[in-house]
Amino acid sequence: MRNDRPQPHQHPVDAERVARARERLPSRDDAAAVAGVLTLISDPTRSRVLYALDVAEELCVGDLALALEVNEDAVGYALRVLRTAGLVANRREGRVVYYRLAPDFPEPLLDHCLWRLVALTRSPAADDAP
Amino acid sequence: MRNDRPQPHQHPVDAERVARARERLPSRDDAAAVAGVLTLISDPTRSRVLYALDVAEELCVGDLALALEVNEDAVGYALRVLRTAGLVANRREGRVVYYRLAPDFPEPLLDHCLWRLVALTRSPAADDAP
DNA sequence: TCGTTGTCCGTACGGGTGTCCGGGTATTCC
DNA sequence: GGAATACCCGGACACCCGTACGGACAACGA
Repeated sequence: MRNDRPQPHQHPVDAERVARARERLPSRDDAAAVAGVLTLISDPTRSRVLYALDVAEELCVGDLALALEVNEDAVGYALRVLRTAGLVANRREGRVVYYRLAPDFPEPLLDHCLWRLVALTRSPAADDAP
Repeated sequence: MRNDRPQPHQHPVDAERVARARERLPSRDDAAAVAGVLTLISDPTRSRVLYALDVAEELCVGDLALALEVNEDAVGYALRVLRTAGLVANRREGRVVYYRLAPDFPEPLLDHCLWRLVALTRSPAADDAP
């Protein structure tokens, strides 16, 4: 951190509002944790993997790539990230590896942040929807 | 797209599940739109700006930096991004610029994706709050 | 009028992220 | 056993994103 620049705005313009915000504001750590979770699903491939697993219950990597119509490498990378974060679980049967949502997957994340948002971005915000 | 590699997995292992996933899956464009919105709030500074504006109703840039205890540049950049996306609105009074959530701000985004998530990540099953 | 304050803008830089590509491993069929 | 399949891994590359910094502008107070 540099101190060359003087601390700006020494006197709050509205001290009361600042105090209220400060007191009810999530800490930087909490915000970082939330941001981390959101970053995980802020990717078309990863979110669609979660959508697909939510719909199909269980899929292997190849079928997942087929369903999403994307490269298998992309699916592999997305699954690695999601698996590292503990959001998906895998089961091996012979030479095929099946993936599903983790048993303790936070459902609010899927319901509120994905399914609801896809409906939200489609219609009300005056988006050009065919 | 390259075709050097042979198309893997020509025959689905479980055609029915693939078909079901394919049919109920958001399109790549929809997923990209959702990812875009989520990316906007997948940043500690930006999300805390939204939290603060939700709590305090209206704040100027300097007070915002004071409340979040971050550099003023960071707040400025966050506000620029949020403003470009149309998530916040500003009002100029003299030389002070006040920011607030945009009139048509999608409340589900804030309620479901931010406030609820911060409670979720803090303690898996505890709600202490608003 | 002149200096100061609050905010915006453009640019350059460091770091993180996704994709491409090679090779590697385990399992099944002949 | 040997070949083929389905998947995993790790490095290399380009790209985007957030930050820092300097300058610019408008608005107040003297």
